[in-house]
Amino acid sequence: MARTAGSHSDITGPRIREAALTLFARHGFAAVSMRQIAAEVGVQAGALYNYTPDKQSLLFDLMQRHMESLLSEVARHVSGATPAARLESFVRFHIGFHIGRPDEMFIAYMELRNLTPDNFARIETLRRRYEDMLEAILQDGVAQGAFSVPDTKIATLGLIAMLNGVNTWYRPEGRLSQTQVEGIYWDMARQSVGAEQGVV
Amino acid sequence: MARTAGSHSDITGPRIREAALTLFARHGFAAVSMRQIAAEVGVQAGALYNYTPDKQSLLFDLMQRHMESLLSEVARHVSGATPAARLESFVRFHIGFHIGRPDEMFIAYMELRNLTPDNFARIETLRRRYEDMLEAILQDGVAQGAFSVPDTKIATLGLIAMLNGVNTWYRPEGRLSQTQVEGIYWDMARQSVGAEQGVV
DNA sequence: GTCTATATGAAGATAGAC
DNA sequence: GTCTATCTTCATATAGAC
Repeated sequence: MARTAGSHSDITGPRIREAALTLFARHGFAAVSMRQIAAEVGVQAGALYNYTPDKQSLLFDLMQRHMESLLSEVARHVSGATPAARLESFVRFHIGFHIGRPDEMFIAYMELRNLTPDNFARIETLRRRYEDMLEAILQDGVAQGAFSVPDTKIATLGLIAMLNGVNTWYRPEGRLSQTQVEGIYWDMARQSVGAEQGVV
Repeated sequence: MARTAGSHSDITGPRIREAALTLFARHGFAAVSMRQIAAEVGVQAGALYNYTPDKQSLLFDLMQRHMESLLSEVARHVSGATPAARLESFVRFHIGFHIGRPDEMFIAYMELRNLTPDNFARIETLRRRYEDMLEAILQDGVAQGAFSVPDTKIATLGLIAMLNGVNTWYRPEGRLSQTQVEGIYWDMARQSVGAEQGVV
């Protein structure tokens, strides 16, 4: 069945999200206009409003999809018999996931202040769920005497901040492969929580 | 000698920087208008242009002052007979410096993409000088067998990212004093580079 | 040094034709 | 579903009076 000429609802929606993602990451939410997004997609600005009620919803949609994806993936990838094994799989997952989504990650951290209070609260809830997963691993390790961590809450935030830093410098064509990067960060993470080498 | 009424060049300049700093940190450079800054200072928008040629220069000025201040302070505060001692003083300095300047720090990291290419290059040069100071400490420690670091460049970036994370959660009225926070991060940093406890 | 007024352009969002 | 045209507001920056 032929579509009406100029009608592309099945692909325009994703293309709008892709264009907004790239532009928001590069220039910042506030600095990007709906006209720029439309130009990138190849439609007129007015057409965007068939897909999003406003610019704010476009940002929230991107961030929510990212966080939901992060939460569903982490549940599938993080496992292990010991706290150290679970921490290693968490570190490797976190780096791999974010290396593959630099724009999403950049937005998720940089554009929080451009969310309305309601939307901000919803994203924060999702982020908190993710952090709690890491803190639970650290708490297990401390309880079992496998980790030496002065404060599991701060260690959680410190570890995530350290791991997130990878996206400020990692480039696929650089001197290190993703696996090498994962290994280096796992070494640092393992040492930072005082876990013995080789007990994994 | 009485000044002309309405003439306040000696205080308006700093007040413009203060207002811009606060507003840029809270809402982002692109989302803040010159009118908002002027209103915060208590003048009309046109008056701002007696102090800055344009909005871009205002941002660059804030970032450059911050980085110059960071570099002059770190040289005065970081010292020690051993790499571990120097690393500890670096960690404590970095946290103390940034805890006291949350807005400056936020802007220095979040608004890099809103600098013109020329201004960006100048700020990056300053940032690089700071990172090199930390890397030199790590290299010394590795050379002396005091640290276990798989890659000093990545460890430098990882440590700074971890330390910067403190500004995402620290509040002066929170459960931990600044000295406690410094101690916790120093524990994590020390362990992450594989330095033995007590050799400082 | 600050004001008022303004030039000039672009922003988000909507209406109605096709 | 997309277009063109437009409403309304706001932006940066400048000119010239005081």
